[in-house]
Amino acid sequence: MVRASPPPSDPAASAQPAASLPRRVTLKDIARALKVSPATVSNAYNRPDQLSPQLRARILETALALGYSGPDPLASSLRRGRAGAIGVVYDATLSYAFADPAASLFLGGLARALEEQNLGLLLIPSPQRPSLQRPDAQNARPQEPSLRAAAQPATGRVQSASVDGFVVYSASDGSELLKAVLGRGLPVVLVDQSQVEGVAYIGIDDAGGARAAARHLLDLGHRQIGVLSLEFGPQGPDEPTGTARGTEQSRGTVTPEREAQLSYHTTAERLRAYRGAAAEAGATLFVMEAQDNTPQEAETLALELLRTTPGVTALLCMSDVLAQGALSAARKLGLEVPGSLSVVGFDDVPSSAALGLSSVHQPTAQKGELAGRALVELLAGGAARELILPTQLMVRGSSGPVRK
Amino acid sequence: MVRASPPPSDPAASAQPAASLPRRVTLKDIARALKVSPATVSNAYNRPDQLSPQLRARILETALALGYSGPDPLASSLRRGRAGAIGVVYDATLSYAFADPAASLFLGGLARALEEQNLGLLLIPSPQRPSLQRPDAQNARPQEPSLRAAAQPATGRVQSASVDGFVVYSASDGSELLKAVLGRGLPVVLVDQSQVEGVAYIGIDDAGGARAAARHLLDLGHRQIGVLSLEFGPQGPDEPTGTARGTEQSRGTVTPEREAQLSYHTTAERLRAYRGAAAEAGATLFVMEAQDNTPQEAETLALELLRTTPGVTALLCMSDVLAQGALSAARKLGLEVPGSLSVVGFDDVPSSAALGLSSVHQPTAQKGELAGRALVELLAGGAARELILPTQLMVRGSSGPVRK
DNA sequence: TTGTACGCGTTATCAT
DNA sequence: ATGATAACGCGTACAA
Repeated sequence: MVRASPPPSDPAASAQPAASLPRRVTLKDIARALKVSPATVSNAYNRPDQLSPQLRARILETALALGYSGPDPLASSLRRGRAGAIGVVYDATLSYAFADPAASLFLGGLARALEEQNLGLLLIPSPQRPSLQRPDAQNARPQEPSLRAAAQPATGRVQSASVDGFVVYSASDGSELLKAVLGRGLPVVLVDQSQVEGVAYIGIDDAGGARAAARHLLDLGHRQIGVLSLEFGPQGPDEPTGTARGTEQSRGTVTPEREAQLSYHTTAERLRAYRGAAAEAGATLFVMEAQDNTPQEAETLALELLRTTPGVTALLCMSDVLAQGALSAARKLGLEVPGSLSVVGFDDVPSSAALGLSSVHQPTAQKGELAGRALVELLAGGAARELILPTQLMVRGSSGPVRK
Repeated sequence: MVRASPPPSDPAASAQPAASLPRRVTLKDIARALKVSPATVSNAYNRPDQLSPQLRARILETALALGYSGPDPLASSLRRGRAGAIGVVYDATLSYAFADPAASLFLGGLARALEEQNLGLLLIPSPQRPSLQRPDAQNARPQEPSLRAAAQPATGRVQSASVDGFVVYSASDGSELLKAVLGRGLPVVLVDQSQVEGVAYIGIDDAGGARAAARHLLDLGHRQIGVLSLEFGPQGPDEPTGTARGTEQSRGTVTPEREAQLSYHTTAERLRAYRGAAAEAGATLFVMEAQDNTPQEAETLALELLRTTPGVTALLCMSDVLAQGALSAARKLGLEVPGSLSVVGFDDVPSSAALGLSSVHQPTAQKGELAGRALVELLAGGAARELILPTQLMVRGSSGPVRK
């Protein structure tokens, strides 16, 4: 039934016995059908001015008739040497990225910059991290990291992504994904993470923003402040974080061991700034690490913190998502905000204005747009630049003077 | 220090006059360098069991030395016949998609289903619609739609996307983009829009949800209800919506002409359900069309509606984003919610719970996940199915009995 | 307009 | 077992 080889192709006799196999129609097929050169058919699609309108019309017509929907993008990309898309890698699952409004906003800005250039955005799936299932003993088995890494799904998708460049968003220090990206040798823009020598970078003034947030609360008189922190480091199967996680007694409470693993640049910067400001004012910080950047997680942590440490009068949250969870916790406890509890977030996502949440604003969408532009420049042969965007504290109704 | 070009490596005669141009190293280069066949090098990457470990090690090693980062994804995809990614088209700009939490959630679910299969997600840029600039006379010039369409950037990206299938999300009826997608002849899953015969479909019970929302307000005694509607139809340059938009006197107010252009399935379904429920109860609806699904737009519309129609005691909003804008408007007017104004949204995005917004819940992320699975099934040769997911009214604090 | 070499690998099929 | 040969995937660009 399957006729793999091309038909004898005796043009005179029209040897095609029947519409044999459902092989995909290609450009050549329609060229053959019209007895023109493949080049002409190609031109019909890509350089209409290179052939007579009537020939072009005939070509398009028979293409339609034969069910040919234009040149294969893959083949075309291969020949042209450009994939027409850029890859985005995020050091967490994609589903996670989309759940975070700030990440979404960033992607939106990025998309805007790219759609101007008619570039597609290829989201590269990250390894699923088994964050929800607790790491049982099985995971402990060594995996000869050297060779396995080369063929691992984690980095594998990076290596097999048909893209012209990458944007890496908030990868942890020493991330395998990042290494894989750098290994591809394509233009790269790094965003919201540790810089790498010679690689384009877009970031924000994390320290400044965090300091402003902390000082704001300190100025209001708060001296016992809880911190709802973003993750310290990745928890993926590849990453050696097992131990600290195993020994934690109280969920979320930060042990020195855990703090030693601080490998997310953003988290580290903000935490350091919080600490610095608190130290200046002689205030005490109670740090809880949220395993996930979700309101649920934050609510749980806030409830626990407020239960175990009643002296806390304010919460510094490293994201608005966490802050929203903190607000929920306050409501559940019947704590007035800001009367009995002040809450300050970070990111200033759109819904925070409606919630009256005090927060550190960062130009999230613009950051994405700039990252896109930076990559486009790189693609055009431009030089790698680095850019730090400002942050700004937005004081709203969720923070007020300490009232004891 | 950096040796970009492969070393001369003249084994025999070395016809290469010099390390001429910084040509990319290819699989063949490293095959040549080791005097093995390209096939062997390929195997080193893809079928490690097909060659001796030591040979493989040597290959990987010299690959590293020559700066070869593995088989070109494009070439590999071409040969294998699968792109390893699926395309998502959304009938609005991508930046817009990301600004909508519901869309983001959907994409997140989709991404999850795809990352399980190690498929990438290629976001296809839509044409920028000049929504913000008002459509001036220039746009009126005819563009010989027939031929232009074939090469238009709008549909162009669809035709040139290297993907194995598509997910089309909320395209308007008669969307050019949708036609282009269908024209590709690849597996397609349609989501939240009008169905197409024989094409897989995932949707929600829009009518049921909208009806429940409307009845809820009606049961509470409201009889003059404002509706903050999503867009009726696309406003892109290609779409013939100019006239109605031109003649609108009062921003957002819906004219019969405009309503005749109702081409978004979701909007149409919800509106019809609102209308049906209102008619049953003898209530009056005041419909405003939001050009954009943003809180700002909604706030503006709500302010205007409440100003011009003081009898309105409740607002039915077709999205939570719009509802959040309505809440802002209420706050600005000093209207108590739900005392003086009830607000009900649609989607039940995560932040709505924190806001205490009554809303129609839909399993947004799950919808995305199911769409992904459906597409994966299609890719595997499965049959096209259709699926309608349920919605559920979540009554929270933003809706209450009418109080006059 | 057209011939045709080339882009870069992959996957049978063969040979040792 | 191991490795090589060669056809093939689908267009595109440049010379003719």
